[in-house]
Amino acid sequence: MPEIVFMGTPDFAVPSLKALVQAGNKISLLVSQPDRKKGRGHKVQHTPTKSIALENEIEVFQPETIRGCQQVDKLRSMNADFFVVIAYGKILPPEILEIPKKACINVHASLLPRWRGAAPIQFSLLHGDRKTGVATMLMDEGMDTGDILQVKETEIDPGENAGTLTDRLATMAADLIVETIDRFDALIPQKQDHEKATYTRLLKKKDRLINWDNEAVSVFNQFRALAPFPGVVTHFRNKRLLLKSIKRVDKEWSDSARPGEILGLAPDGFEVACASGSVCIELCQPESKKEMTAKDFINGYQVKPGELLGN
RNA sequence: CGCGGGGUGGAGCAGUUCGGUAGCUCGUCGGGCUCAUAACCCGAAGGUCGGAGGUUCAAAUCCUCCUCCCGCAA
Repeated sequence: MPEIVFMGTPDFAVPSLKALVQAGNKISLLVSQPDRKKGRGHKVQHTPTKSIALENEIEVFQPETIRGCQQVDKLRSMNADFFVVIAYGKILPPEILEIPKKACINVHASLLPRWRGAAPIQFSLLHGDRKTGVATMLMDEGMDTGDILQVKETEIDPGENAGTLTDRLATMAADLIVETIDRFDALIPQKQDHEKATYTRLLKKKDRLINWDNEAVSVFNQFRALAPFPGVVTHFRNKRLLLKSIKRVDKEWSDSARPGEILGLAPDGFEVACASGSVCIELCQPESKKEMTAKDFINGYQVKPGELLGN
């Protein structure tokens, strides 16, 4: 059985780590980002992959930086056949890519060369893609530019959000990486069409803020791309309002409405005007409060049609 | 010891600055009206104001401590 060094940090990497263990591969080392202070009160939490490694008695390595003589020596000393990299969170320098005896394999959650970079799942939803997938590739020095080993496609459901899609792709990734390792010697790497490449960027805080001047479909896609975490946000009466569930509305609204204006109450929520079309807010969460239904929000805050969301 | 905001009938909120009869929009129950409605009208039940102390003639409100919840930041 091949010996593998697994490099990955968040939940997305967990199914793959588990699957490789279950398939009988020897994971000789887990490399993940260091544990960080998280959440209210700043408690230190294990990274998701670290927890799995501890359960399986796999050695864990969490250097602040991967670039350093000690780190490289450590990785070299493992004498591994493969490095498997899934959402590790750091760029690997060439001297590390050369270490494994067979290959350095990366798993990426998009149909390359589309959506190279850090947030492929979010960007595919943000742009309303109908299909996506996972790919395994040989790593080179570029960002997700390596030769493709295997690809698995899937349709994106119109109502699907980042949470459900991430879970689904993480499971697909797990199946794929096991297969890629298993059949590695028979696989023929395919070059990517670099002309067709598109790139993602890291999402920033302001990407959570809804711009009601966008079209309804854009607002909806933004919601899908950021749900359930970190979620989209707007403002109501100068206070933060998280929007936890948004539905598309096909109906046209009167042309006198301004973007962000609350148009009226539907049986299951309240409609908000966008640049064109509108969306229906079903669940929201005002500052300091728990998530609530549109009905409770309207009743409690005495919301009247004509009020504006946003600043 | 990261920063901040909340806990008020079954739900969601106001009232707290400046102590003095428990309020609003709903829901529930009963009655009425309508071809009909998230419709409308009339009536009713339901709260030791998160907990414990303290100040006061009097505390949801002011002062301590405790507890549960939420957002931000990382």
